[in-house]
Amino acid sequence: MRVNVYRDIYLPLWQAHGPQGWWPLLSLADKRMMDQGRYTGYHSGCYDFPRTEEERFEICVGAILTQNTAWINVEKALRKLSESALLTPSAIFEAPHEQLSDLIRPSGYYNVKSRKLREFSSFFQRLQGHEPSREQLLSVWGVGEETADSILLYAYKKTEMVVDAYTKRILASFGLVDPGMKYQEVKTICQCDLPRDLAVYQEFHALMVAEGKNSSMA
DNA sequence: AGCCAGGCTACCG
DNA sequence: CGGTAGCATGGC
Repeated sequence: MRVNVYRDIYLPLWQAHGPQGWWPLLSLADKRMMDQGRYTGYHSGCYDFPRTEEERFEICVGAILTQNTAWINVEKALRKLSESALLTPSAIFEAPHEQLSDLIRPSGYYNVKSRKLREFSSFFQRLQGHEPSREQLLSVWGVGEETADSILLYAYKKTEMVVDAYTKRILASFGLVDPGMKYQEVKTICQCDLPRDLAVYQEFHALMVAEGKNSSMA
C-alpha cells in the first residue's frame, strides 16, 4: 500500500513529539531559559497567533533570519533587535546598515540579511496592514519559496505548506520524493494527503523540523 | 575540531 | 533550464 503522508508520517510524529506550537515568539519566551540556550517561545496547542501586527512582523523577520541558520542563533539576533527597539518595519528601514548588520550578526550572513530585512520592511510598510499574496512575497528580494510559505502559514494563517530541507529528507526516506525534486512538486505531495487545516499544516512542518533535528542523520 | 544549520541570489555552461 | 559558489555565526 502506498505511503500516506497523513496516516503514515504526520500521525506517528504527532504521537512521538506532540504539538509543537510554532512559530516561536519573543513575548512568550522565558529569558532565563533563553540565557541557558533554550528557546521557550512556543505555544503548544494554541493556534491563535499572531495576536498583534508586531508579532506578525516578528515572525516575518524570524523567517528571513533563519534561512540556512540554526534557530538558536536567530533567537539571539531577534532579542538584540528587540532590545534596541529595532523590531519594527520603520525602525529597520531607517537603521544604518552598520547598526542593523551588527545587531543581527549572531544569525550569520549579516550583510545579506541586513539588506533582506530592509527590503522586506519597506514591503511590509507598503502593505498597510493588507495580506500579501504569495506572488507579492516572492517579488521581494531575499524572499524565496520557503520563506514566503513560512510567512503565509505562520504570520498570515494561510494553509500553504512549508517545504524545507528536513521535509525533503524525511519524505525521501519514505520513497515519496527524489532528491532534486522541485519545491512545488514536494509541496503538492504533502498537501494532497493532508486535511486542509491550519493547525495540521503548522504542526506538520514543525514536526518535520523536530524529527529532522533529533535524528542527526547524514 | 570540523561539520552544519528551519535558503536565496547571482552567475555559469 | 540545472548546477553551484558565496554568504558567516555559533552550537554540538
